[in-house]
Amino acid sequence: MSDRSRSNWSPTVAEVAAEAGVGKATAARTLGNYGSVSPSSRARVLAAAEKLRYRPNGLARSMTTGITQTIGVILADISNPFFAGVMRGIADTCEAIDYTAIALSTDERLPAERSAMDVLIDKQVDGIIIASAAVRADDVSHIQDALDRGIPVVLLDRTIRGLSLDSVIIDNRESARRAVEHFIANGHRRIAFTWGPRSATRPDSIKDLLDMNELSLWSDAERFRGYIEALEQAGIEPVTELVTHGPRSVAAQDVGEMLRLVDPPTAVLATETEAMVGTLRALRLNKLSYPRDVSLIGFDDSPWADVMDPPLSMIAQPMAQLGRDATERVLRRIEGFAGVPVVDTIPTQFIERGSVSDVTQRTPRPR
Amino acid sequence: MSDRSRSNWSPTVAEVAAEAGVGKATAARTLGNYGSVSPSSRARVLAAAEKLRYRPNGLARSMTTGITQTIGVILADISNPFFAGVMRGIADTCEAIDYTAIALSTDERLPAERSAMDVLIDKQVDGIIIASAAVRADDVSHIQDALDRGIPVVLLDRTIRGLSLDSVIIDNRESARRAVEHFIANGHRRIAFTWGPRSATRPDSIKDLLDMNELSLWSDAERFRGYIEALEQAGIEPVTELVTHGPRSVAAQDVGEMLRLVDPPTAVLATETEAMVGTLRALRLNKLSYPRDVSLIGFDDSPWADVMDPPLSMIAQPMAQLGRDATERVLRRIEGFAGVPVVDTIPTQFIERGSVSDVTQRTPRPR
DNA sequence: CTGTTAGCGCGTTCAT
DNA sequence: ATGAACGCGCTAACAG
Repeated sequence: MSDRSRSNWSPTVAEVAAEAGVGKATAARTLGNYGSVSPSSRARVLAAAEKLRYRPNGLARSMTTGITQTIGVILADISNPFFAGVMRGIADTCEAIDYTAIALSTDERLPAERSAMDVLIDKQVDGIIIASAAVRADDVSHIQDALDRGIPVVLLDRTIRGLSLDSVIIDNRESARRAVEHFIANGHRRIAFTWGPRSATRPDSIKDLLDMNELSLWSDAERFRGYIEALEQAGIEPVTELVTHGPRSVAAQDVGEMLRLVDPPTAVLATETEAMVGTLRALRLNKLSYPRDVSLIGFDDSPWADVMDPPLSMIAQPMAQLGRDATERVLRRIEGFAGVPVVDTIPTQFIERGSVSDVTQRTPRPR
Repeated sequence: MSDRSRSNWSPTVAEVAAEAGVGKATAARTLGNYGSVSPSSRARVLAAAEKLRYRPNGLARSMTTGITQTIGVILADISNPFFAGVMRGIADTCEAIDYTAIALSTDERLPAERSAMDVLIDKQVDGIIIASAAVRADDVSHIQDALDRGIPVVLLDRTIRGLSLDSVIIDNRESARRAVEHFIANGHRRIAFTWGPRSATRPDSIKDLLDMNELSLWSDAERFRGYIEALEQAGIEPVTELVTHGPRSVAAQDVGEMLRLVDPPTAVLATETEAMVGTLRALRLNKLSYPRDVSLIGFDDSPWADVMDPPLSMIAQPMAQLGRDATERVLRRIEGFAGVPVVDTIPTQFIERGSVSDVTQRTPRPR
């Protein structure tokens, strides 16, 4: 009677109880490690469980407790080094307390984000961490949905205006500003920004770009603001020709165009790994080299940045820590913490290497 | 009666039924999209569900159906670009058929692998994809465990001797062999391998290394075999001094030592991104450059390999496809396919760029 | 300390 | 076509 027709089968508490010669509840108590049982029956249950290779059915347990020990994570792309790093931090923190994380990629598409949310709700996750592509308050009905069901949500890497939730983010604006200030301190005044806010047509003015910027992902928008602020503070007027506005797929070409300007940039701030790679490709295609012709700073440090020749100066984001902090925040909420939402801004680290040259007393490169 | 004390609450089928004025079963039928219901009641149920923002409880559903629509993935490290890429392929394939994937990292530690397996069993996943660190047949009791419970398992990136299961792997041996042959065709005979099999003490002979190699991860071991085979086929005797044997953390130093040998290598095959980065670092520290002093080929193409100066020749692994294939294999098993296990070997692509120089008519570099 | 009982939300008979 | 009743495996509440 202890095996069934199907080959896939696991013993249940009832069967362990029978094998041990005790009641179902006693077996459940020892197996679930709650209540109290006599040492003798406890031992017998354990032995029976061992013999039958008993494993609890998590679904059934969650069914009655209402707890799945699972948190859901919604992000743009798990294969992106940044999110992969964050995910590792989340998974490690979860594992330490017997939680599990489920990651879902959206490619920054709102509909995908919506259905990812549905999946997580259906799976009854205890909490959700989300790097949302939403920029406007009316894009967040799916987040509100989870909240309405009592599922805590924390925002990762990006905040959303008008949505007051725990958020764990990077100090994007300040990081970009510092990078630009570093360029300026080294005598640069023609400083390019990639990737800039996306605009279908060539923007007429910086104001146009600033308007477009309102529609960018929060993190991207902040970096652009930091760039503009640093420029203005130094009395340098931002110009549209030094900010890419095309889709990312052609951004490398956009950079190429800049490089062929009559008055080309002497420095480029790349806001992502891919932007940096694109910029390097543009340099190569135009037979230019760094930091001689153009100085470079990029976001997201990578192991290879240090072995480039010369090594790249980068803004390192503590990805794993971002994940850890977000997990701790959501866990606190799951435990019932009801304090006001806090925004956790994690500082980046500017790693100065060899991709910025001092042009204070150098003449512009001849054309 | 339709709300409870707790704020977290979702309506159930019963409540939707009540709201629609029909029986529980009728509501369940329309919501679950099975059986047959009259168009009129169907409409009313749908309206009620919409109004109440009904969402099915996946746990309860899985409880009765025995299907979770979830597959578990056990891998070394989700933040490793290779596994992150594979994971993306898995997640995408899953999403297309309304499945969800759960990824667990083990850092190649067998105990972590064991407990990851327990988590997946407890969560009642329908199938498991695993890149196991197991090398010996008695390390796989946890895999056997899942199998015994009727959960299909497919091996990813590595096969395990003595375990006959569907496997989706890369043609490691052939890939390494081709790289070495490429070096040889370009006149190289002093060809180094990193990372080689780990050995606590300096190995006395290639035979020692070959013995150690039996304890390496399957993928690593295969690459080493390919290296040895290519050498022997060309009549070049493999030597221990050109194979790293230390732990990965000091492998860059090991490469440095090689470079300072009286008769240093003129080429290096790096079996991982990290190995390539380590080798590049060693070159820099020894004031050497590629491909002038040393030629280079590495496993795992990355975007940055193409913007290095000169660009790196790499062996590209189709990571996403690896994930997709593995998912399809496990899905087939979940559906009940019971054919004999197949090993799916996916070819790599050798991308020739500029990191290998022709030394057929060149004298060795002076020291 | 222990056993019995009642749900959790859903899918599924079985009658009607 | 529809509703009532049962059970999945477990925890929780209740008696003893």
